[in-house]
Amino acid sequence: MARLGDCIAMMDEGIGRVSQVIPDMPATEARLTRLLLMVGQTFDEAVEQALKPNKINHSDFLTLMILYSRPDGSSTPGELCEYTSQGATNMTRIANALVKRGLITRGASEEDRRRVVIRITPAGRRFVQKLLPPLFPRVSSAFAGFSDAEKRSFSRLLRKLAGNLDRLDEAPSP
Amino acid sequence: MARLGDCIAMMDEGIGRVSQVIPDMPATEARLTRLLLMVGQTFDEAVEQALKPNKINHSDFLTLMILYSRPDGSSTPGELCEYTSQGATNMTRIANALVKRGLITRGASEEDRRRVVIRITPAGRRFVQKLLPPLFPRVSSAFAGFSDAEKRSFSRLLRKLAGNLDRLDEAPSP
DNA sequence: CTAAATTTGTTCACTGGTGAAATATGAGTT
DNA sequence: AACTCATATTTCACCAGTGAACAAATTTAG
Repeated sequence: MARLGDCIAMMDEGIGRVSQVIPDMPATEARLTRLLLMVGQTFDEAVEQALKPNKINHSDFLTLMILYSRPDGSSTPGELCEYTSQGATNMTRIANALVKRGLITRGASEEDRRRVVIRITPAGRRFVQKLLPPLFPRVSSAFAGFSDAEKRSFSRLLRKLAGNLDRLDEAPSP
Repeated sequence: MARLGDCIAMMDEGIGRVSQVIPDMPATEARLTRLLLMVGQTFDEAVEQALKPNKINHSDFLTLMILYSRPDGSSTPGELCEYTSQGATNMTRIANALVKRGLITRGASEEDRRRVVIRITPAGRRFVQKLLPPLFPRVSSAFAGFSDAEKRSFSRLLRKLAGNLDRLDEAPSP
């Protein structure tokens, strides 16, 4: 596969040419958008790749991690959908898969019997604890050469961007 | 769906709790990684959403845009795979779809008859020119409130990150 | 100059993810 | 109590993307 740097160089030239034909294009913002999408996708692929030896995919892993990070180790499909940005349909599949592997349990809620309570099992916790440490070196080295100030700056800019996106999704037709 | 800000808040707390149980986790870098993945995915969904009225998806659109941005308006499946980060299999499907809509043509190469030459049609160019302008306001407002310095900084940090990722993919076993 | 190796693209079978309808529980209204 | 209406989850049918096997054309090595 082509190196990311080459893809970026190609994108830079491409946007340059397009913005000559269509001058009112916001070229700087378009470049930033494409950059973010490309780097984000590459990160995504790297995560998927790193998880592959453990035979788990990104969305299943994320779901399990949310449960692991909860004080009580439990949640509901609906809540997990919100925080994983997955549709309810897919959460059913994810839960099926994780139950099958014995990493979570699924049971009916007492208070509201429409609800399903999902809970991480001891085996699920052990799985997470075994899986995480080998990922640390890659996570660290992705940000190799970043000063503390650069990390803070990157974090701030991403959060600012997130704020903008939230506002865009609210505004359209009130 | 939950607002991105809420997901981020939840992620911050979650990583905080996990890093107490697993102290040698690179928490700062893990947060940055999750942030980038979340913001990147939200951008992706926004693009997909914005393209939906035109009945075209992100990868088909990106493929068409690369052709549009080329001086000669042509390329080959292999090259398009590299720059779109798509597998060859999926590029076959994309090309089929775009040919069906009359936006590109697909023909055998003269020099090397293994190769297939893909070329954007006048209809394809018109389609792009009609499709792009309505996207501009959204692209601009995603970066609303970003100073020029912040945009430059964001661009620089993303490119630096891209460089790191390229180096990681090369290094493993030399 | 031919035989093996490489490159290019396609087909097939499968995994992952989504929208629309179905199901089931709960809550509010008369 | 019966009648909506809303909420939570699952089922079904479909779209998007991937790895493995394949076919065709070209390059390389003997």
